[in-house]
Amino acid sequence: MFYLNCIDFYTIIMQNKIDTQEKIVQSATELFLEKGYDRTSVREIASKAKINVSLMNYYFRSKEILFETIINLLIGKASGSLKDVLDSDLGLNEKIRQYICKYIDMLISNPLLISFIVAVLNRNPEKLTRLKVTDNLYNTEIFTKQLEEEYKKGKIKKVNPEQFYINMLSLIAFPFAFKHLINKKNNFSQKEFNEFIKERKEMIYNTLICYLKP
Amino acid sequence: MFYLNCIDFYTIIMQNKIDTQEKIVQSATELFLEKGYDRTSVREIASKAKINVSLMNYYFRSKEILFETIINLLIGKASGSLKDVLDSDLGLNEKIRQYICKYIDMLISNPLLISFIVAVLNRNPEKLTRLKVTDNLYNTEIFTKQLEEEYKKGKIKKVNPEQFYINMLSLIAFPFAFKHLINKKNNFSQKEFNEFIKERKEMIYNTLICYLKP
DNA sequence: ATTTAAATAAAACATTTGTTTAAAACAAGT
DNA sequence: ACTTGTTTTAAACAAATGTTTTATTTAAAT
Repeated sequence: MFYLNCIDFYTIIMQNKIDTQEKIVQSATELFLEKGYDRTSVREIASKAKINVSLMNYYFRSKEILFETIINLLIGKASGSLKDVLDSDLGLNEKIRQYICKYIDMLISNPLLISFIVAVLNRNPEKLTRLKVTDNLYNTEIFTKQLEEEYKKGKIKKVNPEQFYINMLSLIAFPFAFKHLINKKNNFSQKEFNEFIKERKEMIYNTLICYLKP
Repeated sequence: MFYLNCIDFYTIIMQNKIDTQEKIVQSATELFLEKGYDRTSVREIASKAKINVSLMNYYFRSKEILFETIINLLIGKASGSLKDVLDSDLGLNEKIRQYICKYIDMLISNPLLISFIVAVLNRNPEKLTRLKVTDNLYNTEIFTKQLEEEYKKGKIKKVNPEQFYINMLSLIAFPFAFKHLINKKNNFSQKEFNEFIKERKEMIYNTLICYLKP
């Protein structure tokens, strides 16, 4: 097959353009997650992506902008479907169960994400708090209403919804931020850590539901 | 009073020597807590401490060593009395109550500590995990035994002590790592955040105790 | 085939970094 | 008064940083 039709040809060309840009994002994402913004140099990104240093400034205008792009991508990908669960019309118990399960599964797939977010949150709070995508990370409007209505129905104890949501988030997310310490102390391998985390799904659920009982 | 006796004189001299060293630690601690290791330059430390740049290398041999010194100091100060509570012979409920209370009070006094620890933990896990002082931060030997014995006595449900301790730690510490997001979302002032946190003392206690009930 | 615009590369730029060197200031002991 | 050792200062160093400039290659359009 020696002939390429127009579309294939265009695709190949575009492929290259997108490739470099994509490669930059890909490499930079890994490095930012692993080592953070400050310890990652643009030369390191370029080297990992096998491109010239100046291409980073050609596609993204600065390291800072590249970073912001990646923050958005990372949080967007991770948090979208979680928000959906939280805002769904599932019953309270089932919603909590699914939220915990999905959140933990996501964090097992992205074990560095929580520490990354905490780092960004401390380095430049505004950078994260002004993002629309951050809304997915912590917005309890609908969940709050649900908790209040369940209380009115006498199904659960009176509870501060904000506190309750933070409890849920804490129980889910914190172990990932403390991962190294947990692993060191218990001599966990990566695999064992994941097992430890999966064990938590039910425990967290029980802890939360038990507290809600009237 | 024009005369100073030997001891006073010696004190004054020493005071100066200690002062510079102390001033370096003091300034560096604040900066490391606020901005982290990488974004804090030795010139900034020197400028804040009002000393010459090279004095940092004179007293501590490198920025890295100064940093390790400060990590030790920070964690040591903060965690010692907490470990005492956890290892004391208080009854389970009272111990949990006091641990939560003391821990939260400490973190209110050191609101940047958790994020600092998480940052170090990700930057160089070994640096933290090899420190003796880290033991105070996460050692559950005695607490584990207590939980097991209470279970044998039929006082509490069967529970994985490691998981339970992590739950306690998560509920206490995580909100401090997410502080900026919590404040932004709820329009909290610094003061309101502290109120929010104090509210948690009882809630965390109830959450944990409720889960333990047989 | 020539022109035009986009993509890549190499080199240079100006700062900033942690650290070292060499000299000065200082206090104490002889 | 002189020497000794300690503390402080100023200057310099080499390496690394993010970014820009300039030149070259590449592909598409005329």
